[in-house]
This record gives sequence, structure tokens and C-alpha cells, in this order.
Amino acid sequence: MARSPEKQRDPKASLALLWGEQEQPRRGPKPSLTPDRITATAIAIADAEGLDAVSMQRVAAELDVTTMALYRYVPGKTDLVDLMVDTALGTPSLGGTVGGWRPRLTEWARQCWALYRRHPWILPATAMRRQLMGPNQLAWLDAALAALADSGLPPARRHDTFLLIVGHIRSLAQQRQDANQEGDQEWNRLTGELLERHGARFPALTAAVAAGAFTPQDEDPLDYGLECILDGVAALIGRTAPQS
Amino acid sequence: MARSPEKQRDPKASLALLWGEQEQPRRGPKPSLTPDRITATAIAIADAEGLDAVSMQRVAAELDVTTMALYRYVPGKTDLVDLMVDTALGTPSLGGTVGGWRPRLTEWARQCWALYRRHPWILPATAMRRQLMGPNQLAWLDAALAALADSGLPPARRHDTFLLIVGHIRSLAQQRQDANQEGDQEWNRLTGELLERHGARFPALTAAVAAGAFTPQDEDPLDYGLECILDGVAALIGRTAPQS
DNA sequence: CGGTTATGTGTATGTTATACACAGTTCTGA
DNA sequence: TCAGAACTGTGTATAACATACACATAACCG
Repeated sequence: MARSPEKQRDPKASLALLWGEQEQPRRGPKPSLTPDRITATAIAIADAEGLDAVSMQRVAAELDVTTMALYRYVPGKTDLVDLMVDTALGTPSLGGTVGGWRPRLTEWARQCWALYRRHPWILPATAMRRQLMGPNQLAWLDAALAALADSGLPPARRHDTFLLIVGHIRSLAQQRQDANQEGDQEWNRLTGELLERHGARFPALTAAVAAGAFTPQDEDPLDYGLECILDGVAALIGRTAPQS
Repeated sequence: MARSPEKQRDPKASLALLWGEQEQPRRGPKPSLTPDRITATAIAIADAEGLDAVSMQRVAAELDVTTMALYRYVPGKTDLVDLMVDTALGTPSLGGTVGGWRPRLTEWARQCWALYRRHPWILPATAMRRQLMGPNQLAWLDAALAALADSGLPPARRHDTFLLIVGHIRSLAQQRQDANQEGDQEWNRLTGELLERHGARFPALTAAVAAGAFTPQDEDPLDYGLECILDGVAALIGRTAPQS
């Protein structure tokens, strides 16, 4: 729970690294590593054991170098995580999706959600920190905006819609993570007991529990929220430019 | 960036603390502190300097005791943060709201959003960890479900809607935090430069920037997303139980 | 009044990111 | 050709942090 020593980052260097826009050194010994190799190693660890397992020491050990050797390639851990994220993001492929903004955006959301399922550590890696705009990050944003291009929605609203959907997906990702945590059963059981004991204070909640509102559904959790949001967007479009 | 030593929590003890259901000790010296006083101190620090400033050492110093003294009252830092959150949450007051589920839920969302603005540290305090159900946490949930009681929505959907709205609010809170971070300007400027240089790869994004999609609006950021979501919910209600 | 139970303290440990100096390596320019 | 500059990997050190543990002390119970 120790917090980062708040090292001041150098935005210019961080972005250059992220975009691969660094000058190659001309002198000195041959580098034995590359930022790419370090990133790939870190991603492998995160995929297998979660983001918490990714420490500088661990990555270095995996690469058979000292911890400090990494710092020759990456300004600090924060930048490494940024690299991991942008690399893992890849690019969305919405090539063949037809039928207007709604199917396109739905497909976009599905791919994004799949990404968070494939690399659950992306959530903690991007939570509570500025989104660093790497090339892939921008590609996803671009794709979402493109999907909305012919929607008739004002530009600012397109961006808002993007944020709304990403928020939904990240919210789902967090719920999924909580539920997969060990001891989740135990917590739920104890909370249930508490609720029984204090039921009178929470009538609506008690009723909802009785009605099975908290029984896990097997439907894709993405759907309900996504439909709500897109219905809302459609309604707005309808109001703004009535049946043209 | 050091991670917590993953101490195993005792769910029973944690919940008992959160609900004030602990037995008072009968022997031994008079306690000089209470969990409440510790929590209040920690909240004061978090309000003033952010959650990162809340360390066990800092809280203890503020209370003029040793760090370890706190552990007589609180099992660990995790539990302290849980206490902080539930305390800061307070209870929503939707007493006088009339007009059906929509105005009630809107008011609920407004109060929740106000809370995140008043105590921005609630976001990091609850991010990436299980939501521990304290009395106030449950009160908020109960209020949201109550607001939807007469909506005609199935119980499971009411819960989903609650999650959807909370997700939106938390997403906004994160955006607000990013934007308030120092150096945000600099990052944006550099990202803008990068976008100019690689504009061809991101046509929709470039167009959106040109159209002012990223110019800050002065409207309450909560509104658009909330309206979208509620429109979507309304549409679903309309479909499920057509004009009864 | 003796034993049990709590409290507050001091000290120690383990984990983490990262600063810094050094020795060795490769290239460049005179 | 060769001296110096630039770069690499290493070893060691530091500063936060949460938290375990043992000890002296204080209050209560029978």
C-alpha cells in the first residue's frame, strides 16, 4: 500500500518512448535489451499472475539482468506500465461492420470488453492515473469516433459517448475482478447475514434480494448497459434531427 | 507503487468493525482512541491532501501516538480505508423527491456525484478492491433500488441500472481527477503535437479535434451520460410494459 | 490482591521503486 | 590510430511503507 515516490515524469521522454520516436544511441556497448522485449516480458507476467506480480525486480530477473538495467531502457515503472497497456491494446478491427453507427459501436464495445477479459490487468494498470495517449490508445478512440461519424451526433457528444461506454466496460471489468477474488463467497455470505439482521433499515434492498436481483445472470453483462446507453444516444439523435 | 503485503483479512472482524458490532473490552487500560476518532483524522488528511497522504504513520502522528497503536483499534490499513469510505458516504436524502422513478434516480445520482466531488479520495479508496458493504454503502444502494421500485423494471435490472449509474459517476470522477492533475496541460499539448504529426492515421480523431469535440464544456458532465442511461431505461420499460 | 486481559511503545522485517557511482565497452573525430 | 565521449550493466544505498513481535504497564475481575 506504499505509494509511488511520485517521481516527476518527463512527458516528452515518456511520449517519445511510447511512440517509438527515440534516437538510437551511436556509441557504447550493444544494448542487450529493448523496450519491446521488456514490455513483452512484463505483459507475460501480468497475464499469468496479475499486475501485482510485475515488479521491476521480477521483470529484470525474468530477463536475467539486474533491476537497474531496466532503467537504461525505461524511465521508470510508470512508463513501463504505459507501454504494457498500449501494447496490449492492439488495434480494433471494425472492418466489415455495416448497418450504421449502432452496430459499429456495438462491435467496438464488444472488442473492447473482450480485451479487458483477455488482459484483466489493463484495468488496474489504467485506474487512477492519467490515460497516456499511445498510438493504440488513439486508434481505439479514433475507431469509436469513426463509428459515430454518420450518427448526426455533435462532435462533443461523440466523445462523451465514447467515455460513457468505456466507463461502462471498465465498471464491468471491476465487478468481474471483485467476483473472482478469493473469499468473495465468504464476504457475500456475511453481508447477507448482516442484511438479515438489519433488514428493517433497508427495505428496498431486502425486497430486491428476495426477488433474486442479486442472483448471477448468465447473460453477457455488457449487454444491458450497452443497450441502455445506445438507446439513449438514439433517442437524442431522434430529438436533435427528427426523422430526416 | 509497492503493493500491499496482501495480508489475509478476517472478514468477520472487518464487518463487525464497520457495523460497530464489536464487544467492548472490560479489562485493561482505558483506550485513548476510538476507531471513530482514527477514521475522522484519516478523513481529514484525505480531504486536505489526498488519499496518498494517509499513511498509518501520518494518522498516528496526527493523533500523537505511535504507528502501532492504531493497530489496537483497526486490523490494518485496508479496514481503516473501508471505515473512511463508509463514514464519508453518509446517507442519501431523497425525502421530498416526487414525480416517479426518473426524477428520484436523477436526484440520487446528483447527490452521489456531489459526494465524489466533496471527497475525491473516495474514488481511489474504492477503486480496484472489493466494495465492502458498510451500513452507509447499503443505504445508498437501498435508496437507488427504492427509487426504481415503481418503475416496472425487473429486480435484476434495477440492480444493473444502479451499477450502470455508479459506473458513470466513477468514470466522471476519474476524468475530473486526471484533469486536475498538475502537468495535464503539458500532456495535452504534447499529445496534440503528436496527433498533428500522425494525423493521417487517425482521421476521425483529427476531425473531432478540429470540430472542438475536446474543448471543455461548462455543462455539468453528469448530465449527458445520465440522460442517455435513463432514456435507455425508459425505453426498456416502455417495451416491457407498453403504455399500461 | 494476584492473575488475566488490554494498551501503547520500541524495534525489526520485508517489499518496493529508484538514486548514484563505477567499471567496462563501443564508437567518433582529430 | 587513439583519446575521449557516450553508453551499458552492476552493486550498493536509500526512503517509504505496512506490519509482526515482544515488552512494560495499566485496569479490572474474582
